[in-house]
Amino acid sequence: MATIRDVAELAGVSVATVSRTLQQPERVSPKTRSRVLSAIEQTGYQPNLMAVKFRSGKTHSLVVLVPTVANLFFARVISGMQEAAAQRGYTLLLGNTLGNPQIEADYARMVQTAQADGLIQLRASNPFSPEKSASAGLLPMVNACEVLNTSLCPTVTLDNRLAAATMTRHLLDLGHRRIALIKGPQASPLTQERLAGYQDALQQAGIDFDSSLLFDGDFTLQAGYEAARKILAQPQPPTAVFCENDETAIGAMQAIKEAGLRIPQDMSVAGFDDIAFAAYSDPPLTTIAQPAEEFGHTAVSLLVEVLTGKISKAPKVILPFELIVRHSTGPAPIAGASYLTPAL
Amino acid sequence: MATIRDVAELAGVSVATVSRTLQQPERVSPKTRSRVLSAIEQTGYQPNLMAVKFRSGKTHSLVVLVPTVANLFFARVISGMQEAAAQRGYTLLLGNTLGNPQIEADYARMVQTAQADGLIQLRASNPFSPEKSASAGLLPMVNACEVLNTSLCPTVTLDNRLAAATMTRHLLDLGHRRIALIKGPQASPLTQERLAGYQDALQQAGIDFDSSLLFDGDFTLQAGYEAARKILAQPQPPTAVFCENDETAIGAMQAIKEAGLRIPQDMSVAGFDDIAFAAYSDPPLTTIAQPAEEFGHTAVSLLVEVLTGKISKAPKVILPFELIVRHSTGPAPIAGASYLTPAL
DNA sequence: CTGAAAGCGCTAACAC
DNA sequence: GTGTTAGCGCTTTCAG
Repeated sequence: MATIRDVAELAGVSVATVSRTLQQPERVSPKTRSRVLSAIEQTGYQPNLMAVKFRSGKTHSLVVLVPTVANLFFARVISGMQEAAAQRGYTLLLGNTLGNPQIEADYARMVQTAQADGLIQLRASNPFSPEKSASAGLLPMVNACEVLNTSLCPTVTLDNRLAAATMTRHLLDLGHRRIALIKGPQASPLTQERLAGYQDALQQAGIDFDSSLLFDGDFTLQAGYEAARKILAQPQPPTAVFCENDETAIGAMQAIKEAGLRIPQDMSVAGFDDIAFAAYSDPPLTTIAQPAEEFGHTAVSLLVEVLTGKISKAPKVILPFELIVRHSTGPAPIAGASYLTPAL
Repeated sequence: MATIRDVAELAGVSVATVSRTLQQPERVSPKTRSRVLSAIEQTGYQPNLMAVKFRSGKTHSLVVLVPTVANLFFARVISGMQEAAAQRGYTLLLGNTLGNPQIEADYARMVQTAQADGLIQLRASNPFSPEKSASAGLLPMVNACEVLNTSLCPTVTLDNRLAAATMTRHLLDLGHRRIALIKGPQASPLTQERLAGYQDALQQAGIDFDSSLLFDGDFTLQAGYEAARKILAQPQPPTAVFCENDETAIGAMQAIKEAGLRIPQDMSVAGFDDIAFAAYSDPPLTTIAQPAEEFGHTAVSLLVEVLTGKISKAPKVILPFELIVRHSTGPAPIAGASYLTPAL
């Protein structure tokens, strides 16, 4: 492997000139520049980036803490990040953390051990040690999607509470009065915010909140399926189910259809996220669309600004959402009508 | 940030001893060792891993070239890799290449610029330059899932041809005689191998291959949907559709149901991969299960063996598959029976 | 078992 | 515009 010294010798210049030709070409005369360039060509020189990073103290790498890559919403967010990072000359290091604080802390250490310049956290949790967090100024981090209420770093999120209220109102407008909610993981702020939005809409419509209509989930297909079975086993089942994400909704739909109920005639189902499968479920799912790629873009762009010292306050960016009405939600069945009314 | 020198001073030893305490503790007396350890504790010393990697020439990083992270099958493969890599002390750098050879080459350069020790390619393409590939010995790479027929590096795959033949035979056994095939991307060997398996089974059953039953796709939901619409518009539609992946199948099912056909009574549909959604489609999808996480494990483990010089020949590992029969496939409708036969 | 010393390949003052 | 030089923080001989 050729080093910078080989190039310098071949070109008959100093190593500094070679370095400059690569880093700040304008500070080298065109003549020497071309001589150096051709020497690089001839030797097949590739700078040892580990040395560059070590010496310059800049890795141009960002670590991304994602609870699980096997989630279509996160996959879209990551695609957005990769695009934005590549544009700015940064490389992404993906950490599949399973939401485990220990694993997160390990990855956060990469920032402190000079393996990465900064970090993007997709979960509401600060992976840095208390000491590090106590240090002055912004943390080299951006918190996106599921955010912490902190001034330690910029955040990118959407108004989950308002979005959930919007969906709940959509259901209320359709005449539903008993609306079940299948929640996400207990510990997630997303779960709580969406629950709050659901309650907001209920309250505004003058409907008493009934906690027996709340069901636990964890954002997986299976959890949706199981929760829906519990819902159907209720003495007085609701006429609509709002699921805190699309996977849950698709799982729930399967249980509902297995029970012989029609969607939306007998039971409306709504999701959240608008993953690709939402448009291809049967029936296509009414959901809340999130600008996933935009989350990624914004997070990377904010992080780079923090790292380059362009911002010193922690902005809180709120991205827009959109209610997507497809065919899984419809008017509430007439009270007292049997679930077994024939389709035609 | 404390350096190794700070620790050495505080502990009253040389930097070499500190380094040894960390790298080969057994070569340091228990007394000094504990003194060094407590000095590390006190100073909050974290080795600068960039320096370590630079100096040692080993990055303990592996780059993974994945056509798209927004694919559930790849997501599972990556999870498996991450697990195996973490176990061996390696970090994964994910490259979303969109199947673009230019982007792949850029990532491959990371290996040559000492940013990563090796590379895992999930697409049948050699991202290294011809010169690099021509160098003696194995390339620091493993090719998994969609593989190249090469002796330049180990490969991990499954017998796609046999798997496709198995699925086709399943359909033939159900009495289907006209079976459409919705293919993957034209350029992918996977597409060709699965097509070959389909043809094998047909031939073995003594059925003439009919190229008008072949439809183009690209492994997406939408492509499946569109191909299915074309299939239904045929003068004499088939009674079964074999899709080269599950997304395609789920997209196709939507088009088929929209057209008023019942699955599987009027039309059987089969997929490939067994993604999580396959069990939650309506009806649940018959498919070929691949051991996705196992692909990841095996790829990492082989790559580490190559990097550590444990192997010098390129093994070709073939992982097993399994036919999962759910409810999207059933007996072929009686010839001549109308598609519009009522369900009951 | 421990210390001294020589770099790894590169960047960045600082001179000229 | 270019060269000289001093390290970045660490590992690793080589002595002792």
